[in-house]
This record gives sequence, C-alpha cells and structure tokens, in this order.
Amino acid sequence: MSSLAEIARICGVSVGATSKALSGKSGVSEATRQRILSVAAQHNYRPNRLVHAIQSGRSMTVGLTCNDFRDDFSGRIVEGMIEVLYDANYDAVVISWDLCVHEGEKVLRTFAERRVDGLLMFPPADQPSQAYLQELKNFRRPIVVVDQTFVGVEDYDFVGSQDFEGGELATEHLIASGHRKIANLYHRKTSTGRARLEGFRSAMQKHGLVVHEQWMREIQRYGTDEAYAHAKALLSGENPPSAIVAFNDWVAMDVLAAAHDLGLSVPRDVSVVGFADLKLASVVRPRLTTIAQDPLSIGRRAADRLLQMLQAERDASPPGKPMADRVPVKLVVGESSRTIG
Amino acid sequence: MSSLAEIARICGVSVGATSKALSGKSGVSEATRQRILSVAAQHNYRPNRLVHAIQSGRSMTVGLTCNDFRDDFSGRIVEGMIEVLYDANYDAVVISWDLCVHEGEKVLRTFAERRVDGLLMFPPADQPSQAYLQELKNFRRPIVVVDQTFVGVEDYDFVGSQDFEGGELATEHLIASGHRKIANLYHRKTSTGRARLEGFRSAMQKHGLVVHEQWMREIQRYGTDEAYAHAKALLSGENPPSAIVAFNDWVAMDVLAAAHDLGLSVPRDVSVVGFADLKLASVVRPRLTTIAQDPLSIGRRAADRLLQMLQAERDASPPGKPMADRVPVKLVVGESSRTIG
DNA sequence: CTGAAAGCGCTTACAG
DNA sequence: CTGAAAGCGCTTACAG
Repeated sequence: MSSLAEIARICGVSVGATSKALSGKSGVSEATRQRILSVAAQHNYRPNRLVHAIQSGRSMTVGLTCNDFRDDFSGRIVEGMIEVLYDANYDAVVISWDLCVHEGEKVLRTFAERRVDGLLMFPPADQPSQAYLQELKNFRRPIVVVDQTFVGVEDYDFVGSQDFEGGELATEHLIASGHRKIANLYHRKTSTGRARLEGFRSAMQKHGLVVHEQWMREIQRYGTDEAYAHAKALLSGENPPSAIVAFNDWVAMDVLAAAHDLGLSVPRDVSVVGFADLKLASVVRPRLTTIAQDPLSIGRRAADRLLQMLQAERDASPPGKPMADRVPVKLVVGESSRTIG
Repeated sequence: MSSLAEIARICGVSVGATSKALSGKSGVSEATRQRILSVAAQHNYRPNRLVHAIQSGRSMTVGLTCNDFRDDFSGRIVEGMIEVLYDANYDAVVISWDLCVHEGEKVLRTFAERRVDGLLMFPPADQPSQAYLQELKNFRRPIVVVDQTFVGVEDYDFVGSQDFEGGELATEHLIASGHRKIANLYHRKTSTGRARLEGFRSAMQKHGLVVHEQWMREIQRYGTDEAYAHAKALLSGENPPSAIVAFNDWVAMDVLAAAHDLGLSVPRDVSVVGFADLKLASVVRPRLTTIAQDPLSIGRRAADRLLQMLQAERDASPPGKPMADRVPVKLVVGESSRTIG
C-alpha cells in the first residue's frame, strides 16, 4: 500500500503539501493539487485511518458484542445499528462473539486496546463474572446495552422492547378470546423473560383470573428440549390448559410440535401465543399469533443513543442519567390462537 | 485512557524502559519492572494497538462483509470464523453490511483505509457493480469468498458447500423412495442454486428419469411469496408431482405452507426435501427432510484459509492458485418425505 | 540497567 | 505557495 511519503516523493513535493492536497485543505496551488491527486489515484493511494484514529483520539469504531445470531431477530438489530453508524461515518464495527470465546473480559480488554469509541452490548448468555463486570467498569467509554439487561449493568443505558406490555398483550388477547385456563412457559434467566412473566401475571390479576401454578412451567435450560417436554406434559395432563403463553416464538414452535406429536390440533385443541415475530412465525402453519418486536428500531435507537453519548462527550456536556428505552411491541394475530366458547 | 508516557512520568523512568517492562522484554531491572507493572495496573493502562498496527503494518484485523443474517446459517458460519480468528489473535473483526448500505465499493475502500489484513466475503445479494469489482482488484490483500460465488470473483479462494452433490443427494433420496414425478423449485441467481439444480438434473438423468419442464419452477425473486405461489400452482395443477425438491429450507417451508393451505398433507400427498438443515428444520412438523450443510466448518475453514494466506505472505512464499473448498453435506431424513408405491 | 533518538504514517501549526 | 518540524503513542535499535 503506497504511503503519503511515496506519493510526495513521486510528485516532488513535501508530505505536508501532499496531505493538504489530498484532504482538500487550502494552501496548495491548484496545479500541484491536481498533479498530486492524479498520482495518488494512479497509485491507488488510501489514507491510513489508523493514524487518524491515533491523532484524533477517536477511532470512529464501535465495539459490538453479540452472544449469538440464532435467528433474524439479532440480525435485524445489528442491521439497524450498522445503518445508523454508517451514516455517522462509523462505518466499521469491531465485533466479537463473547459467548463463542468464553472470555468476556478478555474481549473487553481487546476493545479497550483497539480504542473503540463506545460499546453496543448484547448481554452474554450467562450471568457475567465479577472480572467481566470489573473490566466493564474500567472501560470508561459510552455503553449501550441491547435487548436484555443483566445483574450488574443497571447503570448503563439500555434499549430493548416493551416486554412487560407484550406479556400483558399476549395474555389479554387470550382472555379476550374467552380463555381462562392459561398456561405459561416462561424463562426467568433473562430480563425479557421475567418482564413478560410479570406482564402475564398482571393481566391475569387485572381480569380476576387465578394463575394456576401447575400450568406455570419454567424453562431452565433454554435451547434444549425442555420446553417441548413441558408443553407435552401440560397438554397430556389431567387438566390441560386451553391456551399457552410462550416465552418466545421458538418456544411457541415447541408447543406446536408437542401438540402435533400428541395428535392435537392448534388452535382447535389449544391456543398458542409467541413473542418476537420472527420470519418463521408467518411461514409456519398455523401462522403464529405473536407479539411483534421491532428489532430494526431497537438497533437504530441503540446506535443513535450511543452516538448521542459520544457527541455529548465531545461537547463536554455533563453525562445524563442512564435511560431505558423500550420500543413498543404489538399483537399480531395469526392462526395459532382462537376464540372459544 | 492513560498513555505510556504518563505511566513513565509517574514512575520516573523513560518511556522506552516502560515499554520494555510492560511488554515483558529484557533490559529492565526486576525492581523497576514491578514498579511499572503495578503503576500501570493501578492506572488501568491499556496499550494502544492501533500504534502497533501502524508500526508492524499488520492490523490483526480482518474485514467481513455479510449480506444478511437472516437465519442461523450465516450466524454459524461467522461463529466458526470468529473462533478461528480469535485463536490466532485476530480477535477483532471489522464488519460491514454491504447490502444494508448499498455502497459496496465504499465499504471496500473503508476496509483498505482501516488496513484490514484480509477479507472474508459473503457475496452481496445482487451481482456487484463494475466499480465494486474494480475496488476488489485494487484491494490486493488475501480474500476468501464464502458460501456463494458470483461473476467476477472466480479468481479468489472460495469455501462453501457441496451444493451439486447435495442436489443429487436430495433427488436420489426421492428416487430411491419410489418417486418419479419430481418437481424442483430452483434458484438460478445464486451459484448455490445453480449447482443444486445441476445436481438434480444429474441424478434424474443417471436414473433415466425425464425432467418435466412444467414441474421446473424458477424462483426469480427470492424472499417474496413467489415460491409459495409456485408450490401452490404445482400442487393444485392437473398433474401434480409426488415430490418437490426445494432450493433450501425456507422454500421447503413455503411448500409445507402451500400444501397445508390446499388441505393437503405432507408427506402423504407430497414429499418435500429442503437444503441447509436450519434450526427450524427439526422444530417444524413434519420435520424437514433436508440436506444438512455444515456452516461451522465452512466458517472455520474459510478463516483457516485466510490465515494461511496471511502466513504465506509473511513467509514471502509464492501465492498458490486460488482453490475452492467445498464442505461435505449429508442427507437428514425427516418426516416431510416418504416412500411411495 | 537506563535514556535519548529514530521511525511507523499521517496532520497541523509555524516559518520562509 | 511550499517545506521543515513537532507530535499522536508506541517500539526498537543504539548509546551511555
């Protein structure tokens, strides 16, 4: 890769002049500028942005930690982020897969050493270690936590979904459809799961319905066949529920599978509501009734927020209080739920 | 962020000595080293790797262009890449979403300016522009193309799947199950789609079966409801096929949906084979019969290959010919296909 | 063992 | 208009 010095040498001028010419600054004659520009183009010159990063103290780079791209949900979030960052000339993002490498704090250290200007953080799958949280404290750059929170990051800005409201919405849809015997396959290990569960309880209480504990099934190990087993147990039990609120669309898929494998039909024998509105929700039959999240907006808002914080730093304005931004959700009625008697 | 100079000043030694102490080089007394180490730890010192990148001419960074993370397939590929890169101390990856920004060549320019050491490239969704291909030529750093190829990148190393063999495998499974009337929902806009189609034709010919053109349906606009419409037309036509080979699992899902919406049952009325073995393949009912790809291996091998090329560069060994590495696929028999009369 | 100096590739005041 | 010099944060020969 040719350097400024080479271009300067070829043109027979100083590096200073070459620098000015290429960056469009004044102080060079038009003739020299043209000569320099043409030589630079010929030699395919590309300025080294790492130098600029060192000089300005701004790497124009944002760290991004993801736990997993298991479906289109996280993908759409990242898409929204990149879009906004790109427009702000943060076109490059240093990404790292902390779940994959199981070395969260080492990853954070790497970010610090790469001098990323800020961090967009999908929480790790498990509760992070003390070392991780400590490293996070030491990071001292703007951080926006995305999608989920976890113990130890309450002091950071957050962008996610209205999980509580979504939990309510799902439940109220079923109640409004005449359901009383409503089960819940919930997940307490994530903040999203807890909020949705709260929403469920709130809606039940609001309508004077009793939450039957035998229909409340906790998914302890998400991603295993546990949800499927719970669903099967619920549906083949003595007193089966007429509807099931699922932690998310994948769990709802497990319910569909369990019903199918038991020879039951959805929504005739049981209604199901998911959460997320993944691509598969509208592709599967019956189409899922689900609480649609807006991952693109989540990603955009998270990136916007980070850029705001970076701007505030530059303006030396006092840091505002960390705020939680929860993007609205909405009910999408599919074919997996129905009105009953 | 505290600098080497600050640490040096605090310790009352030169920056040179401080540098040696922190990087574990010899030439400092043990006492001074300990003092420097402790001060650095206290002040949470992190070396600026951008400087190292400039000095060494190696940014220890790899560019990654993705078109989309629509499902777990690309996600798993990236997971495999990151894993291998991380182990080689390429722990950070500059990522860019060229589809999202619609400015492919600008993205490549950014990569050049950031001095990425190499490029892992998921091809863009559409055939790239001349400008893009030109910028790619100018890039002059190792490149590995992943998953798909496209016109203009034949000169690069490639890692993908045995798509041709997969197409054969899918078709032969159906033939072996007694099917003769086999339709194909194919996609010619991607290299993977073309190879799978070739595999289909090869298998049909090998078994002396005629390819009925009325059962050959091209998906022109992938991601729309076109595949669904094709499937519906095929299944409700005069002379419906007894089996359908789908371009991939998503298209197979569209076939399931079309069959369902027509009141048909899979596999009783029609058999379906997908391609990819996405997470959803085993979650949906009927479980998909599909050709399983190995995205984790694709990612790992692509990264391995890139690292090899970077190593070869350092060794100044002559560049080998670009090679295509196709990871084996295998048939996964689910419930969406059955043996007939 | 320790420090001063050159250099990586650039930009930006400051002289001529 | 043009060049020489300082500086960003570091490493690495080279002197003392």
